[in-house]
Amino acid sequence: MTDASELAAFAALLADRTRAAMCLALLDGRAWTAGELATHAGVARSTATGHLDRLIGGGLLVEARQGRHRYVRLADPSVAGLLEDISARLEPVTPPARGLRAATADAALRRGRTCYDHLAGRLGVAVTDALTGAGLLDQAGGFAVTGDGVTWLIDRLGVAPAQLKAGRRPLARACLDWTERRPHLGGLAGARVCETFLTRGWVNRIGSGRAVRVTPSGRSALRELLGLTDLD
Amino acid sequence: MTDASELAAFAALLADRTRAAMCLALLDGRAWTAGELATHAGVARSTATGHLDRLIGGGLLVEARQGRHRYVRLADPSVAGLLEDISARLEPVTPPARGLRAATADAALRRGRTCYDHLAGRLGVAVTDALTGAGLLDQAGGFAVTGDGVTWLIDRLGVAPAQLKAGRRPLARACLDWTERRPHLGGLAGARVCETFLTRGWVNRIGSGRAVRVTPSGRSALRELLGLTDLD
DNA sequence: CGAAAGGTTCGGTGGGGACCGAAGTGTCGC
DNA sequence: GCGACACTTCGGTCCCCACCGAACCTTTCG
Repeated sequence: MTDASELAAFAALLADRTRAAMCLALLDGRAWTAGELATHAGVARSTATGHLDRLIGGGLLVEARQGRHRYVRLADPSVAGLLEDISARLEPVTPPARGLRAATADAALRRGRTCYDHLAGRLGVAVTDALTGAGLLDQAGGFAVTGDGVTWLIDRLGVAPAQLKAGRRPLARACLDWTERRPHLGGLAGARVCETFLTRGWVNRIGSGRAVRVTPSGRSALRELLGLTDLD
Repeated sequence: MTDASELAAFAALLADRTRAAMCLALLDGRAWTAGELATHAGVARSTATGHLDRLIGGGLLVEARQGRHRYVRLADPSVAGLLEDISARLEPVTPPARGLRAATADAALRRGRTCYDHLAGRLGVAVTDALTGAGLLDQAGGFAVTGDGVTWLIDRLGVAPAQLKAGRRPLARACLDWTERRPHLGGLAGARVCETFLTRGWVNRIGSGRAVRVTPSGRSALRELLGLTDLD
């Protein structure tokens, strides 16, 4: 039985503005250095050290030391899933009015981004809808990849069958999209799709953030594979 | 975009032993009075008042005042889902050695219990497996109720079709079982199944906790409906 | 080798919040 | 109407922890 102290201790990891900002930043699925996270969160490096110790001790993050750098990333996809689930609860109201710079950055993120290791934003939702429309994904009762969907992933997308072996992670998972307010495809299948799109150069990252952009070759590939035409 | 302060503020609601204990107690899906929760958590009533104010203000709980009582319960099923998701992360190791009393209480909980509003424990997992074996539930890629499953719920179990209209809540949802370490059926369908079992007297609650027991009539009903024989 | 850069350790400061008991408000039962 | 009861408000105490800067260690680069 879960005991209250454990739950409280776990929640306390996120119950601090600085640590929360770090975790949200790491939702991009990549490894950040301690210094980067300190700057991002707006605290001194010494402060960041302590926070990272706690987050790693609590099992939310893992670290990799390389030379004078300390790289940290989310411990595993389930952590990302949990953060997404919690964040999804927090977006009932839209925050208003910000500067132009924030607005354009937001526009790019709204158009397409990674959500930990899968696609999100209009792009992610569009792909999800196309998969559903083609009978490759079933949204009727929870998210599920259909038999045709598995075939499509292997034959058309070139995913190795071994890469679809679900361990603890579900093959398909509905991930509520912050900006679109509708679910997009997460889970193992979502990760494989995103990975394939990136390695084939169909989408690439804009700068160093989470935003992504569909390339010209991606545009034709998506049209051919999924009948997606009006991206943007 | 979720901002770090919001996430931290939300997490802070659970980042206290007393508030966490209250939320976990409320996972039984019923309404508790402020005094009961104070006793349960081991704090003064005045302290409990403050905590309940915060939890209600944060949207985790809702209250209903009746005369001199203040009843509170979880705000909605998604809160329960979130708590379950987080709790599931916290159970990697089994705590050892406790007294006999705790052990027997645990045994009852392991055998069968409610998990917010659906069935859990060996009973919950057994029902889930039986549904899957009968082709009523599809676990291949995420949880999904099959067409046959919907028919079964309506025709065999007598669930009103309107009761299966999914709003935001998914029809089927995999909920990781603490004791069995395997998923059982949650979501709307899980809730309807549990509700039906309780109202028909197929299972009833043991005392005032979350533990449930299969009745003799439930035993024959489950054998007939799902071919379940060895419950326990 | 020396300087620069990333990270850590350590002491000191300050604020938030968890707690209690006592007194106060509203409701129920006799 | 008078106690008993459930809950709330208030004042006061105390501890935890987030933060910083300065000194220090370690790696990298010229």
